[in-house]
Amino acid sequence: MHALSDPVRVAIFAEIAGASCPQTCSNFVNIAEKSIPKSTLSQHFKALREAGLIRGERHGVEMRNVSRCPEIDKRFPGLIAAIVKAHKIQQAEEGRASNRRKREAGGRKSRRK
Amino acid sequence: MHALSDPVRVAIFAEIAGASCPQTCSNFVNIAEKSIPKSTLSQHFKALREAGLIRGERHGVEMRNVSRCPEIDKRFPGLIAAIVKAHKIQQAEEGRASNRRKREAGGRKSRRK
DNA sequence: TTCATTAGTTCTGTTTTTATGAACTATTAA
DNA sequence: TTAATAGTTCATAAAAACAGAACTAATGAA
Repeated sequence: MHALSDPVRVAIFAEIAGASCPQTCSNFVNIAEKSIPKSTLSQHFKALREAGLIRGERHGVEMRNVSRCPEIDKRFPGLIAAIVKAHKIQQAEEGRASNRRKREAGGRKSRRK
Repeated sequence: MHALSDPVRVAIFAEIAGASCPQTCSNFVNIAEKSIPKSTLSQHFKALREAGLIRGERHGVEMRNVSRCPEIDKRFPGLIAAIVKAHKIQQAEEGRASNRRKREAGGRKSRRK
């Protein structure tokens, strides 16, 4: 139903909307903790495109994706900013959580002295 | 994995976080286009509770749910505001879309004169 | 042209998540 | 006790996401 009903797509969209240059599909292979196969990414990009949230332009062998912010912001003023903001904050916390996990995983052996 | 990875839960959480008084499970039966069974809602509330996003307090026969905004905002400053804002904007549009659908559904027979 | 390479797509089966009816628990009130 | 209301748990069905394999598209050699 709606393209932003999946957290991976929200992450992708927030990234594209917040970026200053077009993003390719491959840029997102390592966006999560473990790498996402390109077939999976391609499906997400397709959903975002079909929802009219991003647009893809082929440049040679690669597909550059840009968000359709101007159009979207016209209809839902502030929505993109709100999504990007919420996502950035959550991302920051995920980073901290991830570091914590790494520290604790190490701690099983070395129990910080 | 994370409690806000589902749009229904985001809607519920945004509603609770934005409300000025505790919300019961039953308040959400008609939050979507078609009514959501209470077993489904109960599962979502459980997920939100286990994630520490809301807290339920029993008052007589009903369970009053409040968001844990103060704690959350301390860790993710601005996150709740961002979520609530994004959700409100999307909701407003869904309302417009819904009205449009209703108009057009009527239009199949009566083709506005 | 043909072959190789890179980027992405489509197909298809598997796994994960969500949705939901039915049976159950908890609280209150008659 | 019985009834009524609010919510939970359980089992399973339905829907969505994931991912490997085979495919298409553009480019650049040889």
